[in-house]
Amino acid sequence: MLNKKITSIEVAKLAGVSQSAVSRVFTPGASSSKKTNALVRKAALDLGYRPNVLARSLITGKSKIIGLVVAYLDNYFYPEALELLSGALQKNGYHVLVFMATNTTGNIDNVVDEILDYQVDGIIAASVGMSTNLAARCSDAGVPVILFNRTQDDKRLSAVTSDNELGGKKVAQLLCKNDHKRIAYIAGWEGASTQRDREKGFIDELKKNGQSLFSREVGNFDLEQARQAARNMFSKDEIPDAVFVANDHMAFAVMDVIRFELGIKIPEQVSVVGYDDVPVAAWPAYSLSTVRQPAKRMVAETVSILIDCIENNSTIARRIEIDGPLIERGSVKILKK
Amino acid sequence: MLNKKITSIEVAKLAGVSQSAVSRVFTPGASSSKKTNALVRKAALDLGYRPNVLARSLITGKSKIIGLVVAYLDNYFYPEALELLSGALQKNGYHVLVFMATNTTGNIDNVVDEILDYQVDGIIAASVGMSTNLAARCSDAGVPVILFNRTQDDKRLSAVTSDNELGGKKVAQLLCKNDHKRIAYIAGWEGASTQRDREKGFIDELKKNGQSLFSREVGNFDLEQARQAARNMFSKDEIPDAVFVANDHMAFAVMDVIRFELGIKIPEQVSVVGYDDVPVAAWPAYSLSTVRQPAKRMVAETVSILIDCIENNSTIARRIEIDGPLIERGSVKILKK
DNA sequence: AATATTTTTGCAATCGTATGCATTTCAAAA
DNA sequence: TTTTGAAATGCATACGATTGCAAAAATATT
Repeated sequence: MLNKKITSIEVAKLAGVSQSAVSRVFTPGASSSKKTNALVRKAALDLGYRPNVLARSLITGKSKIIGLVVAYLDNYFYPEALELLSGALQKNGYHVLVFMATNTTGNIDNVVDEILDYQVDGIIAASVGMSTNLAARCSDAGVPVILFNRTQDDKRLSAVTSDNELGGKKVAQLLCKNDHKRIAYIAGWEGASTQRDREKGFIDELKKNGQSLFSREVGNFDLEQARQAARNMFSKDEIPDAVFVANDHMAFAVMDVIRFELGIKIPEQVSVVGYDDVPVAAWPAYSLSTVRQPAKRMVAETVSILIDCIENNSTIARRIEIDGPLIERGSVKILKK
Repeated sequence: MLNKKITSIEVAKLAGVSQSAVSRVFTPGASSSKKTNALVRKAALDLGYRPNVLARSLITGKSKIIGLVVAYLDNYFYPEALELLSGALQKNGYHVLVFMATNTTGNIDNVVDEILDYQVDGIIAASVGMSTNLAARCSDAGVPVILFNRTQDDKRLSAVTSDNELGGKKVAQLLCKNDHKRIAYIAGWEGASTQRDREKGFIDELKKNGQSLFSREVGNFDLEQARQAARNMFSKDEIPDAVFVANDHMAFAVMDVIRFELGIKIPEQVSVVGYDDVPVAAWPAYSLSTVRQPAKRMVAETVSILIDCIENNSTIARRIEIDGPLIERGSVKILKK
């Protein structure tokens, strides 16, 4: 029982005006008299007419679609970011077309082609990198790309992150201040700028305090690998008295291994610090001290840059690093004075 | 330095064929000779041409876009589902346009209009309801709607859920079998079919075992309300020896309150069971017994129904309930024989 | 070799809207 | 009332593809 589609032409007919008039009523900024406006709106309402976004974008060249590439949604920082991003863009009249850059789909190149096929107005790449020639392709197509929670050398790409280096530094300060002496680190995927920056800030500050890394393992931002890293690290004769894990997601796995497999007490025997401040970190079962990534502000910046690029044809790439506070909870042993 | 857009016309020119020929090469099922095919593909590759999906959908009436409406991503069942859904649809040549039905945006009606503006081929509503007249509007527009993880009375709407009633029953059996005598329930939002069905199955089976609910609170699928519900329930003189919480998300909050605020031991003093089996449930810090919602199979069914509706114009609404196993972990006290 | 059949191909119309241009309408200024 | 400038309108075209139709080319049949 599907009523055939209602186009601006039927509305025009009913309202007794031309099709262009209808179009103008629904085009912000176009000129139409009060009378026409009223006639058209009434007719449109009666018929249930709404402009066809796709047809519109064919001619305007703007689709109001933003391609969002996401790799993993199991790190709970990303669902949160996705929710905020989608909401913020929605408020600006844009919508998010999601592309999974999973390992199963293979390389990200295919995905980018698929994205461009949809004539997206912009691309947000959350925690995924992009090869130079793909960046070039997007740039050629006039599609701005913003990296979210990752940076990359390519200067064509804007990027919004938290201040990861400063974050790492804050963690080191916290641990040193509280008299930790055997400080370890569990790294994320070493190709990620977030991983590198967090580690750099951390190590540099340790050095400044006359310390160096007691031990180091790699967890690749993966739950199982993080568990294995923790097993390696804490099955030795001498174990760290503090471990900074490159993100919360891995930190939970590490804490579980430490407590429930190895029977080591947090924070009495070892302090644990994460990064991200995902909601679970605040749950009492973990009560994880961590560096907050201010998702709201990161998203606001991302959206603002993106919309600036799109609507003002701004082509300059920008790098934003947003400071996030250290959130102290129960997973770190505090020096009593 | 943006090269102007490359259309089928330039490709045609370069390949020395008509524009229609180019279109046919890129339209599966259309006829074109090997020679033309090769010429066109080569020209397309040289120029970096890819068909404009939007222009195509204008004439075919198929956008290859699926609108996905999501309410909360903080219940970790949904990120998982989103990831699977997006992946599965991607494999079938569809993509997901995300719409947040947040409270801030207000009612879902606006969202649906926005979705239809994009000429989506179908809509998946994850855990959100839809008013009858909206369902009618979609039906009129020829856009199939599938409810994911929720059902509704409207017969126009297909729905895929787990077998929530059976799930509730399994929980009751588990608790009765292990000799629990003061069995409580913390409900989700009472407007949700999932909530109602889980509770019904649970209560019915309790009755069969000669038991009735010891106490009941409402958590509305909300973290803070769930905490409050737990406080009410466990601050009395006589507390339950088992509580079934309507989903895992709330169950974690309940467990945290029970253990860390009230100092009650799980499972020694009280058993806790959840529903969903989100990844966190398996983490040792919670080790939550729960009913698994088989996300993969739910998604597979959803996608299969949706694609059937779209591609075969199938208009019959279907209801699928998928059985999910009870996953026994450490949060339930087991009767030793 | 001549005919019948199938496959390819190009032409032209179409999808639903936006917009430049020329024209008309309207209200303000003289 | 006439003049002038601005605002509103309709016509016709364009966006980039798909597709029915009829003609042309390739293949199969006799």
